[in-house]
Amino acid sequence: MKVKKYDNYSIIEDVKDFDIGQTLECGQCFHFNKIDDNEYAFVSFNNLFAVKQKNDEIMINTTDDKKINVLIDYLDLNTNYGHIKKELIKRDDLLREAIEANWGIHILNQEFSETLMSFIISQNKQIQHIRKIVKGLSERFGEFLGSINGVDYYSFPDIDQISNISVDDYKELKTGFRAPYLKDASDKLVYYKASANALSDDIYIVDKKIKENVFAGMNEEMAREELKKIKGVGDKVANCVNLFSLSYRGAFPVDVWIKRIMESMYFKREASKEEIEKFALDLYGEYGGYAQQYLFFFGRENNLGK
DNA sequence: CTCCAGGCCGTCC
DNA sequence: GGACGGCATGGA
Repeated sequence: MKVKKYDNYSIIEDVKDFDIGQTLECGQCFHFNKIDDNEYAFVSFNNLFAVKQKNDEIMINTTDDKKINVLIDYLDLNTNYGHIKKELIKRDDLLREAIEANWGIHILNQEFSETLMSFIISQNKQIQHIRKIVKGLSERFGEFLGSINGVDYYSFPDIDQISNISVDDYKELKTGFRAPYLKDASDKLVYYKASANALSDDIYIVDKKIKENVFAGMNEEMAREELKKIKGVGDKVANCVNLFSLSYRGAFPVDVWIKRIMESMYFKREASKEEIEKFALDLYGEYGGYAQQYLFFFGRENNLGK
């Protein structure tokens, strides 16, 4: 991987096993818009990115090293997915089809507070509606970042902004019964930020500090249990935060889709959530999160088990 | 109209 | 500990 800078854009070259469309559309994040084939606008850590991919080249709308590094981290471009895919197929050849269909998925390294709030919102909701609510939350409480093709983009609110959001505000954003859950998560975020001693104005640095100073001392299970103290966070949401934000790539979130997919591919019968979690841990081990995402997107696109 | 959505909580046994 | 109804809102 190599970065070349031009007047007002840069190109990341030699990108392997990555597809921007598959990565953004596979259901792990909610804050993006498709502009054209292989071309997306999205918000990440207070940055508005426009990204266009052509084969193994990614063109981006900045020459700022800091932003480029945020993007490389966010898109997980330094991880060798060729190795991961080979390892998964070695463990289970049944995954081959799902992996080959979505060969370019990367697991994003998302901001902690956005991941937590987004997946609390996600319960009992369709992805399109989750995206609408995240957009509304950002427009109302985030910060204007710019516009692309006439569409305005706002940052996901930072923790200081989140601390000012009331239960009624959340209800106005059509979050329904999740409103008090989001309020509880807001309070916890303020607490995490304070205990991480994260004083910076830079949302990327604050996020890193929370991950390092609050969660890095925990293992995966401890982090999950800590997250489950938040109202509205159960195993599934906690696993999503672990996988998509806290770098626990072994986390295997079991939702209605994964349940259906695993039952149809492996069990050939109904199976409990716990049974599926144990099965996935035994089979995929520390690669569970990757397997989950290949399966999730593949299953959804092909309406597996429905 | 009914059914379901990247679930979880409170309550019951 | 496991089972079950309820839950706001919107889309199919």
